[in-house]
Amino acid sequence: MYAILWVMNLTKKQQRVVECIQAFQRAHGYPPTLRELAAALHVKAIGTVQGYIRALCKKGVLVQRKDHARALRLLHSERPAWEIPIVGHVAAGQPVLAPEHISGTLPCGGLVADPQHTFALQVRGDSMINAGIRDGDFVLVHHQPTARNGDIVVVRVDDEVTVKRFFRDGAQRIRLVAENPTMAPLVFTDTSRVEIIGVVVGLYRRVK
Amino acid sequence: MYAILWVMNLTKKQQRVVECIQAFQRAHGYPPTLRELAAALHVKAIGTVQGYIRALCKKGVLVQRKDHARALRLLHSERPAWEIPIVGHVAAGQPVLAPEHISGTLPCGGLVADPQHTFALQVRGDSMINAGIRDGDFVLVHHQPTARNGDIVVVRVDDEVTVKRFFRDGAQRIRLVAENPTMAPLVFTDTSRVEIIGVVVGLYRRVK
DNA sequence: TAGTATAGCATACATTTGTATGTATGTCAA
DNA sequence: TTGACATACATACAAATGTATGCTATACTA
Repeated sequence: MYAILWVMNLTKKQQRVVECIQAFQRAHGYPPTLRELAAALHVKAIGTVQGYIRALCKKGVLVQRKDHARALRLLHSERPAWEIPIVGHVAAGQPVLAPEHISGTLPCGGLVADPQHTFALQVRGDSMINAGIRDGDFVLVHHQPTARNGDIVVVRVDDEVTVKRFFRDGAQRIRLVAENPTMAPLVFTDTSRVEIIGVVVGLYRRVK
Repeated sequence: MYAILWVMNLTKKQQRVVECIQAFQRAHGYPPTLRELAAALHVKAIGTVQGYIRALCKKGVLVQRKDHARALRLLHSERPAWEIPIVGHVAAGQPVLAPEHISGTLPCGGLVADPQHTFALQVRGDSMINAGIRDGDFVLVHHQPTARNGDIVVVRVDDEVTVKRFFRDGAQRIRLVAENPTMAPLVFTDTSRVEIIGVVVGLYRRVK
C-alpha cells in the first residue's frame, strides 16, 4: 500500500475502493462508474459505493465532478519515478542500505514490486554465468533476511558479499552454489557465518 | 507529433482531436465526453465529433466502449515517458510500433536513453544464450534502421522476428550470428530479406 | 461526371449514470 | 444507552451522455 494512503486514516474497505479504482483505470484507461465499482467490489448496492466515494472525497483522496459520468479523479496516484539505490561494497556488520554504501541510483521503480526495500548490486565476476548473470550486470535485490531453497540470493559470507544460489540442507547446513562449473559449492555448518542480505528479483543489463 | 500517429495517415483535424483528448485527459484525469470534446474543438455539433470518433476508431487510434459514458481510450499516444511498449508478434510489412503489436508496457523509462523510440521484446528460445540472453528475458530495443558490426539487433528475416548479432561483410552480404554453438550463422546475399528493426540497448529479467 | 471521404450543423431518442432517499445492521466511543 | 459512523441493500428520478438520422458543403479521385 502506498505510504500516502497510510497517513490518511482510511478504513480497510476504503483502501480496497482506492485499489479498485486504480486497477480499473489501469485496465481500461478511464475511471469506473459507480456501478462498475460496485461490481468490482462485489457489492450489490450503488448506495454503498456512493458512501465510499463521499467518504474518500471528504478525506481528500478523491475528487468527483458533480453530475458527471465517470468523472472520478484519484489524487496522489501518479507513480513517482522511483529510484533504487545501487549498493557498492558492504562493510561487515553494517546495514546494507547505509548511506556510505550507496554509490548511485537506478531509476527502475516501476519494474520492482517493492522499491522501498529493493536495491541494485553490480555483479563482479562470472560466478553466476550459467544463470545468465554476467560481469557488470545489475541484480535487483529485495532486501529480506530469509530465502527459499533454490533462490538466487545476495549473501555476506564473513566479510565478503556475493551472489549465489541458496540451499538449506537441514537445520545446520547451508549450501551456496555458484552457477559456474569451475567453482565448487560452498558448504557451511556454522550458519552464523552466512547472512542473507536479500533475494534477487530482477536483472538489468546495459548493452553496448 | 508521435511517430505512431504519423504512420496512421490521420487528417489534420483528426490529429487535433487526438491532441484534445490527450489534453483533456491530462487536465482532468479522465477522458472527455463527446460534448466536452465538441466544446474543446470549438465545434457546435456532436454529430461532427461522432464522425471523428468513428474515423479514429476505424483507424485503430482509439477505442470507444459502446453505450458507455466517457469510455474513450486512446491507444499508445498517452504513453508515459517512463513506460515503453512491449511488442509481441510483428506481422510482415507492418510498422513495429503499430497498436496491434503492442501487448503491454514495461515501466523502465529512466533506464533507457530514449524511451520514445525504445520498446521491449520478450525473447523466446535460447539462441542468444551465450550472450546471457535467456528465454523469457525482455530485451530493450532502440528502434532504428541501422546497426554497427557486432551489435545485437532485432531483425525481421522474411516473416520472422529474431534477435541476433549483426555483421555486414561488404556491401551485399549480411551475417546474423546466434550466440549458441548449436546454431549456424545465417548468411544473406539478398540484403532485402533482412530488415533491421532496432538495436538491443538493455536487458531486463524477472527472477523467480 | 459521379462517388467517396471529410467537415459541419441540428434534433429526437434510448441508455447510462449520478443523486436522493429510504431501511437495516454492527462497531465504537462518550 | 445514545450517537456517530461504516457497511450494505433497494428503488425512484433527473441529468448526462451516446446513438441515430437527416441535412448542407467542400475536396479529392476514378
